[in-house]
Amino acid sequence: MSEFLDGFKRTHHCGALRASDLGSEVRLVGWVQDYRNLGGFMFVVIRDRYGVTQARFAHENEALLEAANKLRAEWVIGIRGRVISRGENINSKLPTGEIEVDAEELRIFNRSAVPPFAIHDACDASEALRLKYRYLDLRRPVLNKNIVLRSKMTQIIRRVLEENDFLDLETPMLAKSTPEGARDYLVPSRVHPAAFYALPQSPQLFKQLYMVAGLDRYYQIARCFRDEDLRLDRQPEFTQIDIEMSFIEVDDIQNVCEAMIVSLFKELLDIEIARPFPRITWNEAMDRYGLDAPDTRFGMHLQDVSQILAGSEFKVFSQALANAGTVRAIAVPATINMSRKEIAYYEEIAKTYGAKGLAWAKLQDGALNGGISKFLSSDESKAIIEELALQEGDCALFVSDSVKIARTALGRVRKEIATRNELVGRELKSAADCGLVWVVDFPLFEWSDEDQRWYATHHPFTAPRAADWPALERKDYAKVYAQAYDLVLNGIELGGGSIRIHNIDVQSKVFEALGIDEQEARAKFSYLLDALQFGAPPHGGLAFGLDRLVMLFTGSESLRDVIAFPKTNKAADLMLDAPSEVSPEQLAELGIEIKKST
RNA sequence: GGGGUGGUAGUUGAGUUGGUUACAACAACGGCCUGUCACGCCGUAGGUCGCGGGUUCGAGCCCCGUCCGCCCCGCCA
Repeated sequence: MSEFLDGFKRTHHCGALRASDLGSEVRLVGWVQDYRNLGGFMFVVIRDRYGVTQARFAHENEALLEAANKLRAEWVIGIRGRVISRGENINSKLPTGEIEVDAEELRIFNRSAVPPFAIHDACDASEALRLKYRYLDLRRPVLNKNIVLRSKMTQIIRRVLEENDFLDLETPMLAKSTPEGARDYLVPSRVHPAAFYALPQSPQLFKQLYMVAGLDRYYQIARCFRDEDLRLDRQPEFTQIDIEMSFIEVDDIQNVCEAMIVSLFKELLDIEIARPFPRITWNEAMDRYGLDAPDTRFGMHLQDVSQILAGSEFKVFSQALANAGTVRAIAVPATINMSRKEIAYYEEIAKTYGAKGLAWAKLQDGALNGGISKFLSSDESKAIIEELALQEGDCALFVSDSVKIARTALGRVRKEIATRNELVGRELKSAADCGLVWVVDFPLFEWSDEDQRWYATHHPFTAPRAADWPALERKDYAKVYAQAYDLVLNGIELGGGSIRIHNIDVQSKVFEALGIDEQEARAKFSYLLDALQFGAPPHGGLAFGLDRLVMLFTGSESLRDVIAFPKTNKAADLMLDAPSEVSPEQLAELGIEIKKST
């Protein structure tokens, strides 16, 4: 029996057979998913990426039956046979459902060692083991489908962008380390013993240079690298859908992106999304949701009750207010379980994000009861009931702290209440499940107490709003807002972008705000500063996280489920055993010596 | 950098107060079974309890160190 294809070409995909194929002769190739000898018959389920089909080996052909008896999981086989229907006997959960092939010929293309774990969607093997044998894990239908959807997604993105005259342009992977932002992955080179390339954190500056080069309307599905700690939704190596356009304003970029996103929803999920997407300012998002990536699918908005509690005798409140802090509150409907145990759970969430506690009170028999109610005057209670529009049984939650902490902590609690009580889910089944919103008008700068300096909220090349130029001139940095925008889906940032600075004077002022002096600016960004002097057009763009988009579209819990070969928490590849040590010769060539750590 | 949690057969887990030969299910291997799809029945084989050290007459269990997986905070312009 040949182990090579030897003329045995498949005529059909597994799982693609239909009732209309009944009686016809077919050839299928695939992996043995399951096999069973029963009553003298051999039943073998064959799997490929389209689904599964069951092959039956009848006892009339003894040699064939004997060969089929020896088949084991994950062997690569081919079947020639006739399509018969035994629908009543085949598990309807399988995609192919009702079709069975009566085998007349069996080809074994390759045998398989006993797999280290059973390859099916209910597989309970540890992720570490599955990562080591990633190519087997990827055979599981669920992961296989994620990767297929990823491919379909990039196809649609390319099509929509090319229809809109965008050019697919590449940018270097061996680039230059940048001072701001994430830690860089550095790359040494034999030719430059004391110098390093950096892998790009994003193609940001290159795409701007394409604009200066007159190649307006750029896109790239670009790999990016950041040497920071990982999360469930963060990998050190990830993919951006990177877009840049010239002679446009914020609306133009949003329009293109909306068209792209609408196509993705329509073609991949059959969901009609209305345009334009809602807009919310950053200030409004922070005030109502506490987060710059708001989940707009449900209410429970944050409210500022500082005014009401300005004279409060409750020390926690009065102290926070005395220190330029605030008291923020949300009203949790009575339908949600807010037992003391539950409140304690949410308090832990609040504490995680820096709050000292989570105060509460419930409306019972028309008055605030329990929790901190005894510290409130009757006027204060009344005003809070009114302000939060509390209904009987509702629970008010309060965080008092600095504005930053109060908003974040309560915003996270709000989100957790919704998740925990299944007010919202992860699956995107209809337009109502898709809380899309543009967050606009970000502050251009953020003050860092720790470093006692301003940082760029997005990046140092983001343009301020024209109206805020005077504030930038007079160095009133807190008042400068950016022409920047993020697209958020269900509380997850899909991507963000901005109009860039195309004027060298504005760029200098921004560098000045960031404490980057002219010498440093020249050392780090001379090419950009040069380019800005040679007729840079007004331009701007945006970048989406492709991995996160696939994660949301497939309802995956982890970014690792939508990246074919992902890294672990420590940024290791368990399959490659990377990173790994290199030979002394390699190091010597690079002029690198490894310090033995103590 | 910090907090939490886990590592026992190929896999997933149990393992009491530190005490005889470390247990179960699934998988594997052999046999039986004429329609199964979580098939069923009988049998066989399978272990450096992550690694190193310590305490003890005796350690999977207690102590110290270390490596690795997972979740989170910081970090991620």
